Formats: sequence, structure tokens, C-alpha cells
Amino acid sequence: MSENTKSATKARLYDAFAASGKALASGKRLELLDLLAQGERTVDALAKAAGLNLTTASAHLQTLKQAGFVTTRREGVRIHYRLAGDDVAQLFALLRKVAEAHQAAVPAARDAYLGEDTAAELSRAELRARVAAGDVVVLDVRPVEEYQAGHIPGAVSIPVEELADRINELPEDLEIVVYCRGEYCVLAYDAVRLLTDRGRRAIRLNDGMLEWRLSELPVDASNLT
Amino acid sequence: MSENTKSATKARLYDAFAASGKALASGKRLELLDLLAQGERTVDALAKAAGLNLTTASAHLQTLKQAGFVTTRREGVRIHYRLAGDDVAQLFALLRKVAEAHQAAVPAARDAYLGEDTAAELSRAELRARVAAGDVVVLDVRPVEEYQAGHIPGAVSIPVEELADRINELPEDLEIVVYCRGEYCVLAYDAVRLLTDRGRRAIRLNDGMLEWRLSELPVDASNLT
DNA sequence: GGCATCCTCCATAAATCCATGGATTATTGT
DNA sequence: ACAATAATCCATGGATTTATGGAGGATGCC
Repeated sequence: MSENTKSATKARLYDAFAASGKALASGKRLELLDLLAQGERTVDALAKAAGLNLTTASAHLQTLKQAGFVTTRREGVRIHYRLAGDDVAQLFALLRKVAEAHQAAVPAARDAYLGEDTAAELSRAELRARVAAGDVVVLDVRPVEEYQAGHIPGAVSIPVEELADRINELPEDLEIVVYCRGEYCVLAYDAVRLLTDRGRRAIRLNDGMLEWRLSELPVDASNLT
Repeated sequence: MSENTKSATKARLYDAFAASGKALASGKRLELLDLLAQGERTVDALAKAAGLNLTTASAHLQTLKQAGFVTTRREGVRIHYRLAGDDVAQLFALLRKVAEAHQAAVPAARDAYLGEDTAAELSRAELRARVAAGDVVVLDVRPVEEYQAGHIPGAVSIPVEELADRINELPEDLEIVVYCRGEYCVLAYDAVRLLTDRGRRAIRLNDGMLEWRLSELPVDASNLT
């Protein structure tokens, strides 16, 4: 193999790796990955959830599919997208972690989006201990479909938009541990603010379903509260 | 916070993550990261090693720096770039792993570059066992600077370009375990081919220095053979 | 100070990416 | 077969990215 051929095949290999990098190079695509990490969804549902034009969403999903990050399943007239594997979710999570650790803009953007929150958090280990002790109720504030696709065992499902109306479904004497999609999911922040405003004791889980699943903790599916 | 403001700050956060993704979105930048994972280097050295125009290399390095993936250190007239942390190397390694697992083009590009190689490989654990048993010699075929920046304890350094001339420095009775930068580093493949052509028993380590370091195995620095 | 070296900054042209609207394909129901 | 729905494909204009020369800034040596 000549030197030229060799460097051409080398470029081809690195460009192939870069193709996966490119899939991570758009905020909108990362938003889609974030949603897909919660479970499979149709194109239309993804577009709505991410606030995208259908065509645009479809195009981004094609890019993700090209990179092998997602697979599709046809069901009648709908096409369901899902992550191609846990390693993809892992890559996504690590990207966010590295970005937060090394990129100055992230902590600021994070606080602006989530709201600066000096309130306490609970780690996964602490949550498990307190659930075992029975002195907390675990609340999942994601949309119902995501809860059904997989949730922390024993968690109650009340989507954050319904929380104000359904707050009386929660026991008054227990502290409420709230979680949603992951470390940067705003729903749990909003829910904790709402609950404490109403005089409840509420605390956020450190992160969310994404990290829970990646750490291989048990996950329940589909039984509604 | 209005819904509009909220979705704007959300976009800002995801775009910040995407900025890190963009840093991974060019084959040339990945090549630079691959080199930097072996130790710090000057701009000029990186440009030469990656086959890039100096200006182009500098621009790519600025992009990596913007993403916080690398830091710089001035020493007289030279500027040394290095990875900002092991988490960056980890992200790089995971990107390659996910790409290989899910992207059809990668295995083909890999074989075209490295040469299809049905020959046996040794895992890190097996290598340690055989080193302890004393029946192998470990050979580092990377450039000397990289060896000096960190190598597997006990390894001998002979850069692959010098191997043909210096083959007699290797004991004839022991099997030779060859490694270089990482899983996709071509130097070890070339070296094994050269050694077996000359009648030596040679085998490749599974991966290379990158994975060795990330798995937190001991690393020696700077003492030449 | 004068000069060489190493690197970054700037301007530019080519290539690529992104969002969007309209056309097209695939599937289901009537 | 026809209409309706879900999604992809295609063309387009605008924004970004990339590679590359040339100018400019910092440092060290004489």
C-alpha cells in the first residue's frame, strides 16, 4: 500500500468516526436524542416535543439514523424511532458531562435554563435507601408515555402540567422526591418549585431516568399508578 | 419566565452541548485528538504528524480549545497543546466505539486502513499475566516522544520506522507483544507484519496506550530503553 | 534594536449544513 | 380505486465550516 493510499484510507476511517461526531453537532439533534433516551417515539411526536417543523425533525432523524444512533420500526402508518443501544445514551451523557466540565458557557446556560437552585438534591443511592425506609414518595413528572416506557420502581406518575391540579394525590406527611429525564431536565426543577410553594416538602433526585437506566438499576414499565 | 424565554434558554444549553459535539465533527480534529491522547505536542509537531498545513492545524486546535477539550502551555516560542483531561480521551474512545458498533462504514474503513488481520491479539489482562511470567517482550513502536510521555512498564521503544534496522535488539527466543497508540493505530499492525516476515513470533496487543491509560493501569514515563 | 521562529488572526473562495415549503411515497381505511 | 395520514425526498436560499495564503503578534537569540 502506497503512502498516499494509506493516508487516504486513514482519512476515510477518521471521517467515518467524524460522521458520528457530526450527529452530535446540533443542539436540535441532541434534544431529539434526549427525548429518545426516554423511549421510542414517532416522528410527529418528536417534532412536537422538540418544537420542530416536521420536515426538519425528519431530516435530523435521518442524520441520526445515518450515524447508526437510532433505528426505526414501522407500525401501520407511523414510524417509531428509538435509540440503537445504551452505548448511544452513554455517549450522549458523557458528552454533556465533558461539556459541563470543560466548557465555560455550560454552567451559565444551565442555570439560566433550570433556574439557579441551591436546594438540596438526593443521589441515587440515597433515594434507594430512603425508599427502602419508606419515608419518601417518588414522583415521576415526565409525560405519561415516558413513564410507561420505563420508570423507577414504585414511582407515582403525575406529569408536571397536571401537578397543580392533582397535588392532593400526594400524601401530605411524606417528603416527595421528584425526578424527570436526566440531569438537565427542567421538569423536576419546576415541580419542586411548585410543590414547595404549596407547602410540601420536595427534593430533586440528582439526575434522572437516563442516568438511572445507565447505572443498570431496576426499571419498571407500563403499570400506571 | 415566559415560554419563549424558556425555550430560548433551553436552545442555548443544548447548543452549548452541541458546541462540544462540533469539536468531534471533523476527521482532522479527531486525528489531532488521537495524537494529543498520547501526550502534549506543539502546533508544528501536530501539524506535521497529522499531515496538515500549519494554519489549518492551528485553526482546528482553536476549535478544540474553544470546546475546552485542550489546554495550552507556552514554553519560549512554542505552544504546547494537551488534552484537558482524561474524560476527553474517554469521550473520544467512546465515540469510536459507538461508531464502530453502529455505523456500517466503520469496519470496512478500519480493515482498509489497518489491513485485514486475522492474527491473534492479546488482551491487557493476558499481557500482564505473560509479562509477569516473563515469556514475552513488550515493544512500543510509537515515536520516541510518545514513549517518553508514558508507556507500559517494561516496554522497549523502537519506533516502527527504525524497526527494520534495529530488529536485532529484540531477543530471538521470546514472543514479541507490539502496541502503539490505540485500537485503530496502524503502527502495531505494520510492525507485526514486519516482524513475522522476518521470522519472529509477534502478536498485537488488543488496543493501545490510550485504552491502557484509561483503564488506570500503571504507566511509566521517560526512561529510555 | 534587528531578525528568525512559532503561532495566531484575517480575508476569501469552495464546500457543507440547516430550515422550510412543496412534491412524492407508503400505508390504512372506505 | 380513492382519500387521508405519516413520513421522506427534493430544491432553494441563507448561514457555517473548511482550507489556505498573507499579515501580524509574541518570544528568544544575536
